[in-house]
Amino acid sequence: MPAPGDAPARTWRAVLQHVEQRLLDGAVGPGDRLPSERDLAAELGVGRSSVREALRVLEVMGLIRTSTGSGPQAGAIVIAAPGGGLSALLRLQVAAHGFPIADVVGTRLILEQAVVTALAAGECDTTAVHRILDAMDEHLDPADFLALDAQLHLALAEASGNAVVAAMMTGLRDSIESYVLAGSDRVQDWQGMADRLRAEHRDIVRAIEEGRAEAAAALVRDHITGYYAATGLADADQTTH
Amino acid sequence: MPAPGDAPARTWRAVLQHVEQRLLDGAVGPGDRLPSERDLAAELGVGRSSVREALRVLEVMGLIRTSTGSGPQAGAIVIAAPGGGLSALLRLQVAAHGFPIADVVGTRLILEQAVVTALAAGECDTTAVHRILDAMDEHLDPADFLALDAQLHLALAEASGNAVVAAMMTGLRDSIESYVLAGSDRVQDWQGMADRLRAEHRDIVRAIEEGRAEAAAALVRDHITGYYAATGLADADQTTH
DNA sequence: GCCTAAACTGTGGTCAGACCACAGGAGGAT
DNA sequence: ATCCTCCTGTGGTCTGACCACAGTTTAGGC
Repeated sequence: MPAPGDAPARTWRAVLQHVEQRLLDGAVGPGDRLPSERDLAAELGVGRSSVREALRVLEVMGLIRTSTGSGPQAGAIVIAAPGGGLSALLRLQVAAHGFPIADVVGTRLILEQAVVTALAAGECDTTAVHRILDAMDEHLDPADFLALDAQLHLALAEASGNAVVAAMMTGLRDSIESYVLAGSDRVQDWQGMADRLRAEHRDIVRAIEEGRAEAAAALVRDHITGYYAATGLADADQTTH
Repeated sequence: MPAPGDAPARTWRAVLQHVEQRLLDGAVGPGDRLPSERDLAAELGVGRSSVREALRVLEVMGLIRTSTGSGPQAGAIVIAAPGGGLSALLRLQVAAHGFPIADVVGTRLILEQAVVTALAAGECDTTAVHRILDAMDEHLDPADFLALDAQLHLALAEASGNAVVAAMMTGLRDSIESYVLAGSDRVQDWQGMADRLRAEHRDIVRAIEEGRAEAAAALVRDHITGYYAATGLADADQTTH
C-alpha cells in the first residue's frame, strides 16, 4: 500500500515512468533518440502536452537534449549529463531556502576532503590540474579567477574517478556561485587573496602528489573555510573531522 | 559571452527564471502560493503550456506542490522539500547509466562516514535513532527491514543537522533501492544477515554515543561495504580513507 | 433564525488543433 | 559534379476547450 498522499494518476508521470522503464531495460541508452513527441503521444494514447511535460523534466535533469529541425541530431536524444540537473536543483533549493548556505558549504567540505584524501592515497593524473594551476597565474579578474578555481576543484573531483561526487561538487559550487562572487567584492586586498589562494592550491596539489592524505585534507579544509570566513559568508564549520 | 551552445530563448525557461527571481527576492517563500497558471501566463505574456512546463520542473525538483480544487490549499504552493527531487534525479541518472552504481555507493560511503564522525564529535539526540533501532528488532520481512534501515541512516543524517547531506543520502539510497532489494534475494541466510546488520547498527550508535569518531567511521564503512559485498553488488571500495 | 443542499467559482489536468522556425534530405537545374 | 530549391519532419509555442475537484456562496426547507 503506497503512502496515503500518493498522487492521483498524473498523465505526465506515466510518460516519465515509461521512458524510465525504457532506460532501465536498456532499450534506449546514451546517444539514442527518443521517439518524436507526437509518436510518443500516440503510442501511449495521451496528449502531446503531457509528453512535453515529461520530456521537460528529463531535460532539466540532464537526461536528454532536445533540438529542433530534422536529421539524426534533431529531436530528443539521451545524454547522461548529471551536472546541469544537480546544479539547477541545488540552486533552486538554495533560492527557496530549502538548503541553508552553510549546509551547502559544509557538504562541499566533506566531499572535497574525501576527494583529496582518495587522490593522495592512490595514483592519479594531475596534468589537467597543473594546467589549470598555471592558467590561474595569469588571470586577475575575480570572476575569471573564481571560474578557474571552480574548474580546478572539479578537475580534482573528476580525477578521483567518482562521477557522482564530481557532479555533486559542481552542483554545490554552482548553487552558491553568486554568493561566492558577491563575497569577492568584500575582499579588500583581492590581489593578496588571489596570491594566497594560488599558494594554497599548490600546497594541496603537492600534498596529494606526495601522498600526504591527512595533510591534504587539512589543507583543503582550511582553504575553503578560510575563503568563506574572509568573505563574510557562513563559517560552515560543521560535519568535518 | 555565454557558451556557444546556449539555448535559444525557450519560453518556459523565462518563466522558470521569473519564479526563481521571486524566490531569491523573498517575494515568495515556503508556504506561499504562486499565482495561478492562467494569471502567470497573462502576467508574463506567454501561453499556459509554457507556464505549466516551468511549474512541472519546479514540482519534480521538490520546490512546489500542486493541488486541484479551490481554497487556500489549492494551486501551486512553495514547499522546499529537497528529498524527492534529488531522489528522482539520481534514480534517473542511474537508470540512464550516467551514474555507475559503484559511484553512488562510494558517495554514500563518504557521506555516511562524515555523518557519524560529526555525530561522535559533538552532542546529538539519538532518541529517534533508538526508536528505529528497536523497531527493527520486530520486523523480519526484507522489504520492511530495508525500509527501516533507510530510515535509520536518514535519521542519523538528520541528526547531524546538515539538510543537504540528509537529502543527498536519501536520494542516493532511493536511487539504488531496487538494486538493494534485489540483492536481498541473493542472501542465503536472511535471518543471519538481519541479525548481523542489527548488531552493526547498535555498534555504530554506541560508538557515536561514546564519542569514538574513528571507530564509528570504520564501523559504518564495514557495515555498508559488507552488505554490498554479501549481496553481490559493486564492492564500491574507492574514495574512502 | 438555523441548518442543509444545491449552485457557483476558480483551480490544476488534459486534450486537440493550429502555426512557426528550424535543419536536414530529395530532387531538379545548371 | 555542383548548387539551389522545395519538401518533410522536428521541437516550440499559443489558443481554446473540457473535465474533476474543492472550497465558497447561495437558495431552500425546517
